[in-house]
Amino acid sequence: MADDAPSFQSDDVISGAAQGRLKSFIERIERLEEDKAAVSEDLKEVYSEAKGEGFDVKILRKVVRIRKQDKAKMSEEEALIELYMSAIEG
Amino acid sequence: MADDAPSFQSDDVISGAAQGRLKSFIERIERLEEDKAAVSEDLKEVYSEAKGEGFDVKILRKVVRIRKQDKAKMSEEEALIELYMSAIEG
Amino acid sequence: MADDAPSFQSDDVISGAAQGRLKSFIERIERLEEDKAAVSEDLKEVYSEAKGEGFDVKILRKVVRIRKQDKAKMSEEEALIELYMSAIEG
Amino acid sequence: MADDAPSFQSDDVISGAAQGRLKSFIERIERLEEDKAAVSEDLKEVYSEAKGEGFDVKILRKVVRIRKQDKAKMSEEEALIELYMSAIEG
DNA sequence: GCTTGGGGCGTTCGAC
DNA sequence: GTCGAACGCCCCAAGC
Repeated sequence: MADDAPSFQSDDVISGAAQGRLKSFIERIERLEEDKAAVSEDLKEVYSEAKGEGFDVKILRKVVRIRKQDKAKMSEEEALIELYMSAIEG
Repeated sequence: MADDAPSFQSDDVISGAAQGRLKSFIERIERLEEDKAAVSEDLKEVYSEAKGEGFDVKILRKVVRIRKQDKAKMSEEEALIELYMSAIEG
Repeated sequence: MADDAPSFQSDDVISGAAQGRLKSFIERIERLEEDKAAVSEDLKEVYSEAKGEGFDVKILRKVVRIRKQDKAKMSEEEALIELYMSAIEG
Repeated sequence: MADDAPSFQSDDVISGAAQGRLKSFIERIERLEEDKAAVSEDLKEVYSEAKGEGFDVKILRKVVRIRKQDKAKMSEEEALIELYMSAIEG
């Protein structure tokens, strides 16, 4: 392990500097989790709004899911082509 | 698959306006899901960076989780206090 | 909870009858896990054999995965149609 | 390179024969994966049935896992005994 | 050893 | 409100 990456994984006293970095990491993580929760909340609202306009949420979800699968499949196919290419070049 | 909404096979034809709203909903949902995925990605990066500085990711996650529980608990308690206060004042 | 489904989830003494059923469940599970392990072993052998004939295992796996995605997507689409149908009928 | 292990990793077209073998491999793999999925499904059913009779699934899994470890350990010990035996007899 | 895939677990969402 | 099912998250193990 690099000198600037000491292990704090067990039986260590954490230095003041490490403490500061730890605090910073925790804050960044908690901020991001808040963001994520906010986005999830927005999603729920959109579904709710759609429902309020008469759309079937279940169907909506499935449509989104299928479109997601489409994209995933396309990505996989592109990755496969990449594999083929690299296999040929190798 | 065609971009437009699938046609229903009975006399329930979706109006052009409804079609537009549907499309809008789908787009908003997909945009939000992308956001969510991006945030998740950022989270992974932060954990990865922390790991690179020697912090134990598993422990880090536990700490975040515990702090979250603490906050939830405090909110509950504050709500309860509010309730008592209002009961007294009322 | 139903009378014929008592909870053995904590601080209970297990009756002789329950003991017998438990033993039976464990045996069935272990038998199935053996089967599963055997199938996994067969799979490994097939991949190994394919590799021995010059095929790229990584590509093979990806092809299988993509075909699986195809099927899953088709199933989803069929399910979506079902949903549409039921929505119309409702 | 040996005739029975041609490389498909560079600039060749896959022969009809190779194509046939490839198809065969894919089919065997997919058949085995179906088997595996079926067994997994059976396992789920058994756990579900056990749950219906009041057993705790999580604990059940742990028990199975521990027994598996025990058996592995016994096999190790038996192998060690075999080794000692052969050493003595040799 | 590092990363990628599989399995288990908890949570969340929809159905009844 | 309870139930089961689906989803994402996390851990572990195997492969490169």
